[in-house]
Amino acid sequence: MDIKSLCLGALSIGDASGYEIKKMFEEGSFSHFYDAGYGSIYPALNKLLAEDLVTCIEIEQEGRPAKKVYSLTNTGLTKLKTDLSEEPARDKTRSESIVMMFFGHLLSPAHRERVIESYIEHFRDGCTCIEEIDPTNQPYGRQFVRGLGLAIYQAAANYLEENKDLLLVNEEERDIGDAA
Amino acid sequence: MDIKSLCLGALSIGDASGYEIKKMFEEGSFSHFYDAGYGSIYPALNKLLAEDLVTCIEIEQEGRPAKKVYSLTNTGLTKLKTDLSEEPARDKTRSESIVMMFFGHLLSPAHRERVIESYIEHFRDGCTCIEEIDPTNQPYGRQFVRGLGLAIYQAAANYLEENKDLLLVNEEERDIGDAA
DNA sequence: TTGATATATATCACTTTGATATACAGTCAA
DNA sequence: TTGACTGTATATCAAAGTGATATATATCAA
Repeated sequence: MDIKSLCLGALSIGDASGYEIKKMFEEGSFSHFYDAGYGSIYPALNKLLAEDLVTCIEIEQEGRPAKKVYSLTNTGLTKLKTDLSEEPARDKTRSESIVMMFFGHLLSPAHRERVIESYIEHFRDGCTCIEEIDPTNQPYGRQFVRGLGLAIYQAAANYLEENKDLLLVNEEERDIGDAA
Repeated sequence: MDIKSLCLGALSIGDASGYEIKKMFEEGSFSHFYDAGYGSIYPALNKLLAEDLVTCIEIEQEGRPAKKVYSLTNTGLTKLKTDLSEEPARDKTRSESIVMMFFGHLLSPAHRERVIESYIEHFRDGCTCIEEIDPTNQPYGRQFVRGLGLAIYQAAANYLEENKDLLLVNEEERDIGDAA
């Protein structure tokens, strides 16, 4: 599964431009479990167009640049279903915040605190963002994924909030505490 | 922060070969929050060597191929601390399993079940793997990250286990259930 | 003895990232 | 009223990273 498949997925929800697909990745439905930038979306859409998996109509707008709205073809929908039927690759995660916390002893206490506080905020914002999605009348898969995202983000935020003192107290103070 | 920084981090724990660093990413300390393959690790180590951030000794072994063991230099440790002091980029996640569940209505019930069951297994295995890490005598950052990983994986596994029926029952059956 | 698994390094085509460029319209403050 | 910033919209590209493959040696099991 590559960005082309994800674009097909996005278009299965409704016709959209590259810009709108990008917004789905950064704010909307996909934002919590997949990433993609313009640099991969636009070339993907061009390839899909060349393969007749999508069609494209250029739409003029008042006071805004014209946009190219893409639609899924029947072949495109079939291709999407095929892609979704393969074995999923294992999750890939890349968290610089966790790397920094992992090597917390090499950081200044100030930076350690900045990292953990903004990471808590990241998960809290994520929760808010997911909660704003109205699950009613959505396919069960989307409701299910919404709940999973919420469960993970809440667990992360709670763990961080409840245990941050462990990371923020510096090693010397802790040793004194242990000795006492 | 790139793979070079991550290699410096790995070497700050102890001297290691490229092969051993890879294992840290797929089994060990880093496995749950960062990914890297040979195709990025070996070139990274060569670049680090050229920049004098690491040194390398080739070690012959009985019954095994010779290995190149890398060690952090003082400059390398300084560079690591600098890299860790930058603002962390936001998390990048890529979960094909979640994509498939999201588009569950386009999948066969059999595939839907396969995806969700193997995803539960993935998180349960992850928990087991993390639990096997002995947190005693480790820097607080590592203990903290171990706990965070466990909290997230348990939350995910529990949510999936408790709600999987929502996804597995097919739409028709559900409608009948709703009507009854 | 054939195949599988594990150790170990290396390469490379392809994909993706992240930054940048271009362009137009609205907003908001100095 | 000018300049800065934000938002919409498409596009490109060097650099980084992925994932598959190649090579070599040793062990263990069928």
